[in-house]
Amino acid sequence: MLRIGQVAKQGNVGVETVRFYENEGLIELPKRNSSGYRQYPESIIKRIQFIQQAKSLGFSLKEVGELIKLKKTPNARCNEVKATAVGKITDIQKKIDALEGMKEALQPLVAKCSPSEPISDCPILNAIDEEITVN
Amino acid sequence: MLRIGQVAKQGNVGVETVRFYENEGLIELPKRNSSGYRQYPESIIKRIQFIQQAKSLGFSLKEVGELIKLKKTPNARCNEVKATAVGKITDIQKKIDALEGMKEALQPLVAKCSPSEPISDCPILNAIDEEITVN
DNA sequence: CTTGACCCTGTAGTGCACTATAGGGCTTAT
DNA sequence: ATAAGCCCTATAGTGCACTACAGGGTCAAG
Repeated sequence: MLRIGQVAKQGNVGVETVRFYENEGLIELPKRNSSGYRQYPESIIKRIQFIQQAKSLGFSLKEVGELIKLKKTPNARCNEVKATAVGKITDIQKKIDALEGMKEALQPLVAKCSPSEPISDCPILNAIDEEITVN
Repeated sequence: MLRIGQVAKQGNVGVETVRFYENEGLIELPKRNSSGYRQYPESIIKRIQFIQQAKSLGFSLKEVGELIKLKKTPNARCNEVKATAVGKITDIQKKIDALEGMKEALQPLVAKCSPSEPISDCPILNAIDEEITVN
């Protein structure tokens, strides 16, 4: 049995985060010892890692919760998880496209900057806005 | 002279947002009429658009504030703006790389899902975590 | 037997960029 | 003159994922 500090260390999160996940329903209520300390089975580490992993794949904690719920539904079908994942991929692609657009807007501007051009001729500021009078 | 409602409409933001930007120092304190209403010059629209544009390029409001401050510094050099923009491009690239990583991790998993596989065999959940016992 | 490291609860604060609400005043048309 | 639709201030709430704090209890080592 692990105490919360060990869980936190092994899961690479803070103790507060473990309690936070408990509050959010992402981990089961642990047993308590006689003095009220949380007592975790080894498997909690895997759960923490599951959460971190899913987060790193772009799932929000809310979505992680839904994934866990699906996992616990005996007659749930793989398709439901797939739908969530496909939606995620679409979201991710949208974000990538938006960021690519930003990058492509900024890059030519940076290329045009000469070393010590006065701010009034800065191609970046001029491109963002041609008309604001410096006031 | 424009009232805040017109500014909001023309700038495609809410009135609250305009007041919020004022509080944050992103727009100058406007004149007031006899009854205390804000009175904006036409140029405020450009400023609002500047903020939205910079935001869409991935700048935070804090950074937008710095850009505006630079614009107002007569002997500022283009290089300072360039440094900010170059840093932004780096940030954007990092985000793109992270998202590409997520996408590439999810795509093969989705491809492996068969239509009505039971949840216990779901390749997505299995890949995220091989060992959590459904409890 | 006391020090320090750990644990507990409950609540509040963080940062971002708003958004909403309460409780009031102004303006314009009918 | 009254109702709709605008405006004002100040404060609080939103969502996300924590993080910190106050005020206490527990436990092992020296």
